[in-house]
Amino acid sequence: MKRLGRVFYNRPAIEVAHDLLGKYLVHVSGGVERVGRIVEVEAYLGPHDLAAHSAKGMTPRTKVMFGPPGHAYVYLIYGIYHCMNVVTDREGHASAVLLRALEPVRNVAGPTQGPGLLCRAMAIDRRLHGHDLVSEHFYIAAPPRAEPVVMVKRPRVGVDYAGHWAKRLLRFYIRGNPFVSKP
DNA sequence: TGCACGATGAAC
DNA sequence: TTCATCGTGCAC
Repeated sequence: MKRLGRVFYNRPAIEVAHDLLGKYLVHVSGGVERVGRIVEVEAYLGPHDLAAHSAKGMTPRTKVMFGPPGHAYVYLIYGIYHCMNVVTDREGHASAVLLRALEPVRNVAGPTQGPGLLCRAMAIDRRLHGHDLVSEHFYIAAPPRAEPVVMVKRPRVGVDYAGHWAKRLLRFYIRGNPFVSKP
């Protein structure tokens, strides 16, 4: 498996989101290598995108989004679940792609349909916030055999507060995949 | 220092 | 539709 390099992430969030479908998320911890195939994502375009956390400006939490591409933006939601994003585009653009669902490949226990469940199953938490994905132990890789995917575009989930931005088709998933969170 | 709320998920 | 549960951001 070939780990994705910086150039993969150094592009507009929508492009990266499209290309992440079918890629493998890898997390090695406690001597266990967990691998899941990315089947659902959402793009957050930057401070002008009112659904993006970076729309509130740079804060201690969102600082990573304003940094260089290829880093993990992990945060706690509702005090219970974690959500994982990949920072995209050039430094300062503050855009990212939220990973919403995985298809288990190796050592993935429990449901993975949804951003919170995905992180639980992959043992991802705040300790990985800011982690460089172009490194060992926690990264994204091209699968051994890339299978053709048909992409579906839908509005993002849970961002009704974002006005017209809530209507944009920035949620992408693999058509027909049974691990998508809300087909 | 206090407080309202969230890129969720599960129960009722 | 309600609730669990807590860090974050902003008001005071």
